[in-house]
Amino acid sequence: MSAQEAAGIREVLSADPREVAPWILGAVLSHSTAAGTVSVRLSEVEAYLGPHDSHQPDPGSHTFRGRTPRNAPMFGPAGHLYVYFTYGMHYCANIVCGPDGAASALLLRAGEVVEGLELARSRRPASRSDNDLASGPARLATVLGLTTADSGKDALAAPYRLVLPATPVPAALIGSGPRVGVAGDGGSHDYPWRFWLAGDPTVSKYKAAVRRVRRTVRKDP
DNA sequence: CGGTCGATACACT
DNA sequence: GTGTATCGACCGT
Repeated sequence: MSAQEAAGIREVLSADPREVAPWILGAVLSHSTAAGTVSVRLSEVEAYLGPHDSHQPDPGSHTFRGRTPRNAPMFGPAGHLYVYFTYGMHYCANIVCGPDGAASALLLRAGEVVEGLELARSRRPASRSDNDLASGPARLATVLGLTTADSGKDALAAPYRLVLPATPVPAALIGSGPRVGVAGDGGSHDYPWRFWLAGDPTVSKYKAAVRRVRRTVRKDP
């Protein structure tokens, strides 16, 4: 895309993530590697707000307690990637939103693979169907080949590409509800900041956050 | 299709 | 030390 097009997209992304959502749903994110290109049409996202938002504090956000080396990309300009590693084995990708320094973002939760289907399948051999290839944040990151090595990179420049829909998705076609996997207040109905394309078969199945009972970890000699 | 449960390594306190 | 913005294997319906 041209520098002018990128500037226009970045302008759209530089708003509150809850306002950006209708533009990101239906958008296509691509990542090219030596193995090829995979593109995903985004069908589900979650908004996470920065620590200085005056509207409502967001204890569910990685930036709630301020800047750390890991979340530093979220404090940067809109349109960049924030990718983190979790549960000891999974990556999840965000698109940074808001003005520079706002530290808000949209977690990319699900989408439809629209390019590079074979490569996507090879990256997720466990997938039961093509609709499941990117039906979940870690699944989506996996099919796109995104890891923490991509965190902080500009999604509007090669080897990435982000194409927004010509017009925002009408509100009537967008579902919303509590965020998935967020424990405590951040997962409550006071934070209905998960957005999806109504009726889209690639949207992940909702699972409420569960408090996990820690099993005693010990190594017997 | 849906519920249960364990895996796994890192960030942050 | 503690908790995690999750997934898939397994098994039952």
